[in-house]
Amino acid sequence: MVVWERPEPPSRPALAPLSRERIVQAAIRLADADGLDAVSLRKVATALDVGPMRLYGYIEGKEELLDLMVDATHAEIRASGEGWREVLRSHAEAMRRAVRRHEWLADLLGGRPQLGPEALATSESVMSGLDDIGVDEIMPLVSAINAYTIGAVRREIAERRAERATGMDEKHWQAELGPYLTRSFATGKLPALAKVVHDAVHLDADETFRIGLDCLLDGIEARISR
Amino acid sequence: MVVWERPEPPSRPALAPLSRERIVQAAIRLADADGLDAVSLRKVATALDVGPMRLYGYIEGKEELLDLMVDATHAEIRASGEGWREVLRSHAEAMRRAVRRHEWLADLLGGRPQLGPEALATSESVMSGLDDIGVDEIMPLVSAINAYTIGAVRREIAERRAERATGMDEKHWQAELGPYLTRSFATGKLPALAKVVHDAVHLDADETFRIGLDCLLDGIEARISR
DNA sequence: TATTGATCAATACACTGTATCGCGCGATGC
DNA sequence: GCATCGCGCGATACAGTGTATTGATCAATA
Repeated sequence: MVVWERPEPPSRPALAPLSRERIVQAAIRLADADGLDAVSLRKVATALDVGPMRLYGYIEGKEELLDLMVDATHAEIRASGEGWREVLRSHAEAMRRAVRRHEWLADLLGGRPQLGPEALATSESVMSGLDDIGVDEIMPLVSAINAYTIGAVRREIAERRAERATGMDEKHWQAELGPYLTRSFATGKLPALAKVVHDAVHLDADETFRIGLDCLLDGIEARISR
Repeated sequence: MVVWERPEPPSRPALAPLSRERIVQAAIRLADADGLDAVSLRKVATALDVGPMRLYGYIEGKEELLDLMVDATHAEIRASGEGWREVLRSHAEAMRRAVRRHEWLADLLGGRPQLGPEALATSESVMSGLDDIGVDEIMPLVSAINAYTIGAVRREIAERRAERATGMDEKHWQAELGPYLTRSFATGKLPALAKVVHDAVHLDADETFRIGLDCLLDGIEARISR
């Protein structure tokens, strides 16, 4: 075809200039939609209409991208309220909300030290509400709240994923895992576990989370008012 | 070279027959030595003098291998002692010890529901020591201990890795992260955080873990004796 | 003994993160 | 205004991943 009648390439919408911000947002969108496995430098790049190598001008590697993603979501995690108890509780709940919005966070949180600006701001929002705790006590107690929350949401998300995976084809649960557990219990070697599973009421995720958090906060209260 | 004078292939040492057990042990050795990234089906296979596809006769994919690895290490996690408090504490500490032996566990624990035989046995060892807690309270409280422990060791390992990474070339910390944090604090936007970091005593990992665990156990005590 | 069936190794494929290389374009010096 | 330089960017390349498929080999069976 001659040039004259060959159509020009479809005018791309100006291809907004790249930025760390845009890269991270694209990565987060991918992760929100299809999980962490769906985040590859190539997919992020194509989502931005760009070659993969282009990203290396903004980040040094994939690890850095993941760090940036985590830090970005820390913007959604802020403590609020009056008094140490409300502050710690609101922090834990904000964290849980963020993870429920971005399930992939469960795989990343706690995985490496968070020192980005938003993560620091999150810490500040916690620390600044804890004047009523002795300065030497603050760190271990905040660490405890963080540890509990991260562990709790991790398990929560893990269960949610498992349910989703076997809920789509519920056969799998009913045809394999259910009977497997039944057989395991039938051996009689797990009496205490079987008793709990059968006899105890099954609490939902909200209650389970709240109970553990209340216990931890009560223990903290006992410690700082000692 | 003619067949007659061509040497026979070196008689391999009988090539012990494969088994799920041997595969998992090989994978764990790799992970212990070089981290989870070093565990690829190909590397596991070559460690066993075997082609990669051979493994698929014993496992359905890599995910299953990881599940088996986690379950195998659960054999090292057993609760002991008398009374709910000792049982829960020993469980948490056994878990922590196991993770410190197998750092890669920090990346896997809590990541998906554990229903393998060893994991169930671990649960049984906990549940069977909790007769003094009402059956309906057991699950959420054990979940809380698990959540705290998983979150705590995760952060602990993360810090250890970070220290190791920047300790080998300590320059990086002293040349980049240190000054970066100093500058962050110098902005004056993180007064509470800066105060804690500067003024508070720095506890070691053991103490930090114990304090949080004690708080949680105290809170549990208050709850079940209510 | 011939055929079938299972077993297992090799090949192949799509995909990953990243190093390298060379082109083309924009800014700079005359 | 023009030539040159430098450098950012895109394409290519490579080693590695998990896994589907294929093809051969060998044992058991008809």
